[in-house]
Amino acid sequence: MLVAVASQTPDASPIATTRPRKQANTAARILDVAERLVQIRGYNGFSYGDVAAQLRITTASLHYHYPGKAELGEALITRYAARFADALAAIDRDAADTLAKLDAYVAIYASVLRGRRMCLCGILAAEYETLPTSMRRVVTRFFDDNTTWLTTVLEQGRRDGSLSFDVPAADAANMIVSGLEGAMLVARPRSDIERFRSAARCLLASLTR
Amino acid sequence: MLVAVASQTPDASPIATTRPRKQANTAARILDVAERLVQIRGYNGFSYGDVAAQLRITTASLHYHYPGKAELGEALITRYAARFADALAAIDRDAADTLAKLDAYVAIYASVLRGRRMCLCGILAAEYETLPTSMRRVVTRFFDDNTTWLTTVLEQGRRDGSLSFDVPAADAANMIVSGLEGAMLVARPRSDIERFRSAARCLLASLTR
DNA sequence: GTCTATAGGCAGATAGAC
DNA sequence: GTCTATCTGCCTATAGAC
Repeated sequence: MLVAVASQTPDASPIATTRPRKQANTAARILDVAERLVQIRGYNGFSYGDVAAQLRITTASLHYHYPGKAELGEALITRYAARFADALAAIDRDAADTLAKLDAYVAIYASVLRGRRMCLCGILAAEYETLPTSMRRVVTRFFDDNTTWLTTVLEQGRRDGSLSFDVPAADAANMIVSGLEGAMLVARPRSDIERFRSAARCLLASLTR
Repeated sequence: MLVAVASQTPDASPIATTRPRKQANTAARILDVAERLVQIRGYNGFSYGDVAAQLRITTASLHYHYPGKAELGEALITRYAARFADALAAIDRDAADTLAKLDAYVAIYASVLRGRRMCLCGILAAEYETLPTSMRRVVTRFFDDNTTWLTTVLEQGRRDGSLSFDVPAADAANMIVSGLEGAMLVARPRSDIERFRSAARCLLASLTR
């Protein structure tokens, strides 16, 4: 990793190389800070100034990397969705069976909530009417992708007998995604992770009757 | 009602009384407009200017009725919660049985969503970290009151045999409240009421196995 | 109760030097 | 890439006339 960083600036002056570079990719660090801010305060609740202050740079620098708040927001969701997709692929790869997959899926949400954050797309869904159109598309897409993945998992579970429910798998998947988002929404103001876990347990239990 | 309004201005000039008063209670009309704005755009997504423009008054007038945005927000939730409590009391009074109560409860959420609105406290929960402390208390209270009411309903249903579930009633109630809030959150960006209804059906079905 | 006028601050954004 | 400096606009809020 350090090698990769150094190779990005092969012609750096000796002086500059006496100490490690400030940080590799500023654009990525901006996303890190902004992502956290949005997940906690919402898109309308954070500013370029907030991000700049935490990174100890100016807002003008921010505009160099992301021309406007809309572009920053778009980059935020895109990266988040990609990471989420990676996590789902990892579950498909690693989980032993359907029930393990569902537990791992819930664990993703729980880990977000443990950081006192809301799901990025969940909080953006709440602010949907105020979002730039470029951001809207990616938000709805996120829920669709999640529902699609879950639908496949649920169908698999029903086939192999580990799950049992009498609605279309897509409907059950939609209930799970909605239910988990809502459980985060309600539990977070109280920082009550147990309340989230309890709701998640109930939701999954309704599939294993 | 008209009598009450007239009695508020007993010494009005004859001229002023030649035509009906513009509107009864400006304070209430402000809440009507602000409530809709918050439910659609969120607390950080609306301004005094928005409310004033819709009412064709100035922001200075707004400050006469509500000294600050925090006070306006507080009044908003308080009235909303009171109306919600009234609705629950009406259900207790009118619904024939437990299942009818649950259907009526879901119908409240559906009616909000039909107006392309989010639950007021749901959207405020998303923005929780940015809310004035005076507003925070009332938001969490709202979810507690709903869960408490639902817990009673569910216990009743289990006693009379119309419901069947094997977790504490309070846990099931929490799942229902969370699930409905989440279903609104996810369905609203798509204006997909059917998606909400589907999720609600699944949630209730898990109690009548 | 509603207005005009305005303060004071912070937002997102841009130009141009280094 | 990051800075200083600045613009423009909107925001919440207040003073004081009517």
